[in-house]
Amino acid sequence: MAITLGPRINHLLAALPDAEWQRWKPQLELVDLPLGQVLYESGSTLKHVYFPITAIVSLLYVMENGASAEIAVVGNEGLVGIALFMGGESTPSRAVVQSAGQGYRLKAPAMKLEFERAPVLHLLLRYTQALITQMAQTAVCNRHHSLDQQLCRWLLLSLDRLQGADLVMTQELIANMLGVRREGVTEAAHKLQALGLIQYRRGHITVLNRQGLESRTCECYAVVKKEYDRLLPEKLST
Amino acid sequence: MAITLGPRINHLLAALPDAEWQRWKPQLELVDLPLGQVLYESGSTLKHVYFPITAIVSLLYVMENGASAEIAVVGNEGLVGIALFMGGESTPSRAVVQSAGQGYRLKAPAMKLEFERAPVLHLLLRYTQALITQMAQTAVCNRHHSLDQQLCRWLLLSLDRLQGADLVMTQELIANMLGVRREGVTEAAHKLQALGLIQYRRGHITVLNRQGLESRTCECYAVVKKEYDRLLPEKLST
DNA sequence: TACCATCTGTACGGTAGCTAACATAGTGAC
DNA sequence: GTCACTATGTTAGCTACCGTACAGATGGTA
Repeated sequence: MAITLGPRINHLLAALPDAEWQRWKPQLELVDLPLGQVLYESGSTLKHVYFPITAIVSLLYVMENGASAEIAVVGNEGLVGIALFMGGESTPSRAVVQSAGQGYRLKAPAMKLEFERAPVLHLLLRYTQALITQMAQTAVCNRHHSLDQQLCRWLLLSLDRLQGADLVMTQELIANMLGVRREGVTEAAHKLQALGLIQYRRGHITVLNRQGLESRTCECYAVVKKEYDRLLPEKLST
Repeated sequence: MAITLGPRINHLLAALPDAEWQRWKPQLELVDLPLGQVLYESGSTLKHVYFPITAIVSLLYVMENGASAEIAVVGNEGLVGIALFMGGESTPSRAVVQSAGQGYRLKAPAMKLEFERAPVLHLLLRYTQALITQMAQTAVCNRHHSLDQQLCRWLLLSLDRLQGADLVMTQELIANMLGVRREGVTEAAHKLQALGLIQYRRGHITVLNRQGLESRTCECYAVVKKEYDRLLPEKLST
């Protein structure tokens, strides 16, 4: 019951009723998730579900020509691999570790079995709905908002899934996530730094003024955040 | 068992095991869905789930400034109102009838009850996964593809959910869905007409050459279509 | 049959982000 | 300390789409 990994335990796991948790515990494997690791590939059958603890994982679509776009981001509030219990076994997207850390994983058959047993079910579906909101909002944001705004949104989403205010992240990688040119990110980041909202150096970004980012981003960030809070409140009842 | 509405019955309903169908039947209400009708509003608690038969429904996000963007489109292959069984009760998006027609609807409490009883569950979740794919691909498409390509994709998605090749649809409405200016749609449609792929007149669009549209659109259309076919094949086993 | 609301066509300047090409500056390995 | 590599900075021209404004066409209704 007492989880020996500090405060950053995965929220979904933390919300399991005690009986469930006891059953899951021996099946959960704690793994390191280094930057860039691919947890599943587009179209491949999922072998595990991942419950990030300190890691952040991006769901990414990679186009035929190699260009990419992030569809959603998952931290310790969620899980990677909904296709396993949604029934599809695979998705046309890829899951990549965006920020190194640790996570638990559970083998696919075990996950399916647990899902059949039901009590967890509602929680997982509510999480899935939150994830859907994030995807929908990504679509809207891609259509209507400026790179500046999107960078703020992206930083805030990442920040929410980290302990500190320091991201280990190159501008090139951010560009891949946002689906824009690296130069565009350089320029946008430059502006934010000039405003004193962030500070960066080769491969690191530190958020200095969270409020500032929030006031500079589009409504999309708040919509998603609010929906996560609504669907997955701190006090979770399964 | 024999459904008295021609061949365009809703696929999800059609896939119900006979026992389920017998139980659902008396609770299903056949309703007309006129163009522009709002099935649910952003944030409002859903009163019904809709199973389109001949109608097409768009899931739309409307921004604070009134601009909008379509997130996904639902025809007789699916259902409107997944939030009901996903557990959220509402979503930050709006559902609007994009093409008039008919559909069945089921009261929210009845839907929830049926979902609890389980056998249908897997089918609905698989459908939800297909819908998720559509949303994700919309995000990608909004980022990377030209208005021309997106118009082709949109026409094809609509065509797949209609019996004929004739859409009753103004360019203004299409612009709202795609989240672009009406003038942009005029121009793109003009090009397609010049190429002999479509023909339009005030409020109507007829697709003349489906193949042509397919070869002109981006990969997004095929990705979504393939995923729907994979997750919800004609021969459905619940 | 004439009218008027609505839908479609066109044009023009503005701009965000793209392609492409190259310069500079950290950083780790040797 | 040097080198090679990777990350960031900067520039210039280009294009798709936007904002705005208005003209012409269509079709339902009176």
